[in-house]
Amino acid sequence: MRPPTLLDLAKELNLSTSTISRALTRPGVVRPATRERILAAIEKIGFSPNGVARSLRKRETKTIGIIVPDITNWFFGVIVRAISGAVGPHAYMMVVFDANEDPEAEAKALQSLRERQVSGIIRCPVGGENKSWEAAIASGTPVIELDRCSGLRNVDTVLIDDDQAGRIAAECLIALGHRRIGTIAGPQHLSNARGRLRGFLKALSKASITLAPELIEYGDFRESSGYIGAERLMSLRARPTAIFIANSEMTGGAIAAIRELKIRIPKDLSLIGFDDARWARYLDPPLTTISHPTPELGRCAAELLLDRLTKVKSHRKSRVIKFEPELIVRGSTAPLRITKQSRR
Amino acid sequence: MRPPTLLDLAKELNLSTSTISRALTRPGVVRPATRERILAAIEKIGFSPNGVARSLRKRETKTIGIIVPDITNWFFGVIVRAISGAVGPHAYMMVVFDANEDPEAEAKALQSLRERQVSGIIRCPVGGENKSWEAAIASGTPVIELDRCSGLRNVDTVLIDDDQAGRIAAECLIALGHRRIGTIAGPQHLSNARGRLRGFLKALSKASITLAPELIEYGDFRESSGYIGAERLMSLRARPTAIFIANSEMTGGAIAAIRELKIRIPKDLSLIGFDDARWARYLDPPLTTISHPTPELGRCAAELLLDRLTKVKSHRKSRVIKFEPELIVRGSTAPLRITKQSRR
DNA sequence: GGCAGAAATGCAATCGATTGCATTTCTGGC
DNA sequence: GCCAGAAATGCAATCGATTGCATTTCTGCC
Repeated sequence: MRPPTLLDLAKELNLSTSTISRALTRPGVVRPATRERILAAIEKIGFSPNGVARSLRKRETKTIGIIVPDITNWFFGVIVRAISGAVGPHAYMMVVFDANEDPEAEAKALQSLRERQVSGIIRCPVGGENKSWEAAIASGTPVIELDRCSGLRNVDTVLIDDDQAGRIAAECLIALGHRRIGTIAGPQHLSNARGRLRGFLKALSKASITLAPELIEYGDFRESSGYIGAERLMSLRARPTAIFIANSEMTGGAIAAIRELKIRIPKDLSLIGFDDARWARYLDPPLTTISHPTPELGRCAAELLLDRLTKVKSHRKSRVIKFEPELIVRGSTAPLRITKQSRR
Repeated sequence: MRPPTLLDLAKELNLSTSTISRALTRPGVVRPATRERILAAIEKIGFSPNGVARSLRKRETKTIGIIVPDITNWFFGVIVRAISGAVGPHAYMMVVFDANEDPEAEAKALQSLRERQVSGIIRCPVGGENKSWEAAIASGTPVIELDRCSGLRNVDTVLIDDDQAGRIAAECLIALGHRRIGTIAGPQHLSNARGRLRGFLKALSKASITLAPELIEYGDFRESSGYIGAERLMSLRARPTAIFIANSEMTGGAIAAIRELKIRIPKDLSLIGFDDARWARYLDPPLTTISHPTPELGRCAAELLLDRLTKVKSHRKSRVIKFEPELIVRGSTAPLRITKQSRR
C-alpha cells in the first residue's frame, strides 16, 4: 500500500540510498553496471521518487502558481494553456487558482501558494492590497504580472498596449463616420480597463468628439455587465451608432442584448469587440475585434518567470513587455449612413 | 531571505517547536496566554508554515490533480472552475494539466502527479493505456473520471448520458421532418463520442432511417475537424438537411464553414450543437443545442473525490453518476420544407 | 502546604530524498 | 604485485513540521 521508498530499494539491492539517488539524478557518476541493476529494480518494484521529500530537501518545488480572474473566459484559458506548454518541458508543474475577479480570493490564493512554497507566480491581478505581494517578492518568490498591472515593484510584466487598443478602436469608428460613439468599459480599478478607456477617449477627443457621460458604461468584465451596459446604451434617447466593448465576455453579453432588442449589426449599430475569442468568427456578421497574440502573452510570461527561476539570483531590473494589439476588421462595423443617424 | 521556520520562532519565544505547531493546528491544547504570545510573534516575524515539510510528515499533500483535454474549451474551463470552487473550502489546492487530447501528454501528467504525491486525481481521459492508472489506484490514489470513461476499475465516474443526448438530438430532427441527416461525431476511442453517435444512430434506425456512411464524419473534438467535417458534408451530392455535432468546438468550426459556404441556417440546414457554450446564444440564429449542467458535473466529481479523501478508507464500491442532457431548442433548427429537400 | 490528576510543554524520532565528506574499490603504470 | 590517484559508494546530517511519549507545571481540594 505504501509506495516503496529509496530505502526499500536500497535494502533490496544491498546499496545505499545515496547511490540510488545519484543514479537517478546524476547518471554519469555511478558505475554503469550498478545503474543497470538499479534501473531494473525500479522497474520491477515500481518505485517513483517522492517529490515532496525532494522538494523539502532541495528547497525547490518545481511548481509555479497561476492566478487568473476567470478560467472560463477564453482569454485566460488560452493563457493557462500557453503557460502550461512553456513550463512543462522544464519539468515545472502548474497550480491554478481561479480568483473569480475577487481580490479576497486572490489574497487567499497567494497565501496558499506561499505555504506550498511555489517556485514562482504568474498573476493577473484582480485588485486588492499589495502588502502581502511585497512580502512574497521580498522573500524571494518571483512574481510576473500578466494582462494587468498592480503597481507592484520588482515584478516583470506582460501587457497589451491597452491605450493603443482603445485608440485604434476609436479611430476605426471615427473613420467610418461615426460621431455618437459609446463604450462599455471595464472596471476602472484595473489597469487594462483604464488604458483601454483612456486610449479610446483620447482618440475621440483628438477628433474633437466629446463623449456624453451616459455614453460610457462601466462593466465588470463579466458577461452580464455587458448585457446590462448594452441595454442601457441602446435605450438612450440619443443612441450611439457605434460602440466599443473592452473585453470578450462583455462583448458576448452585449451581443445577446442587442439581438434581443432587434437592433441590427452593423446596419443600426457598429460594434468593436475585444480579445478575438474563438467564437468571434462564428457570429453573423463575424465580429470586428481587437486582437492580440494571446498565447504569446502566456508564453512570454512563462519565459520571464523561467528566466528568473533559472538564472542565478541576478537582481535583474524588472521588465515590462507590451504586445501590440491589432484591429481585425470583420463584419460588425460599417460606415455610418446619414439617414440612420437621424432616424430617432 | 530564507523564510522563518518553526525553529526560529521557537528560539525567539523560548518555546519548543512542538508547542508552536500545536498552537497552530490544535488551538484548544495550548494555554491561551501562550497562544497569544505565539500569534503575536508570528504576526511580527511573518511566519507561514512550510507546506512541503508538513506534507512530508503527514503524508498528505492536500492537493488534487486535474487532467483535462483542452483548457481553452469552454466546457473544461467551467469544469475546472467548478472543481476549484468545490475543493477550495476544504483547503485543497488544484494542479491542472492540459493534455491537449494527447494520450502521451496525459501519461506524463499522471507521472508528475504521482511523484508530487497528489491526494487524488480527477481526469477526463483522452485515451491511452490503463496500466499506470491501475498502478496509481492500487497505490491508494483515488481517481475520478469525468465526461469520459476509460473502462478503468475502481474509479468513480461522472458522465453525461451520451446515448440519451444523441437520441434526443436525432428525435428532434426527425420530428421536424428531416430524413437526410448527417452528423459530425467525435473520435470513437472516447466513450462519450461513441455514446453520442450510438444514441443518435439508434434513434434514426428506430425511425427507419439508415444513414449512408458518408453522412457520418468523424472529427477529433477540435474546431478544425468540425470545419472540415462540415465542408465535407456540405459538398455531398445528396447534402443533409440537418446535422448534429457532438461537441462545442467542432460545432464552432462547422458554423464557420457553413457560413463561408453561404448556406443559411436554419433555412438550408438545421443544426444541433453540443454543450451549450456561452456563445451559443450569441449566434444568429441562436444555436439549438444539447445542454447539461456543466458546473454540476465538476462539482459532483469534486465531491466524489472529497468523499474518498475524507472518509476512512472504506473500500466503497465505485459509483457512476449520469447527468441527463436536455435539448435547448433555439433558432438553428427548423422543419424541413419539401421544396428544399429536392432542390439539388 | 501537599498531593493527585489534569493540563501544558518539551524531547526526539519521523517523513524520504539529497549531499558534503569519508571510505572503499578500481584503474593503470611501473 | 604494488601504489597513487581516480572513481564509486557509503555514512550521516539535513530540509521543517508533526506527534507519541515523557516531563513539567497547574489546578483544586483536603
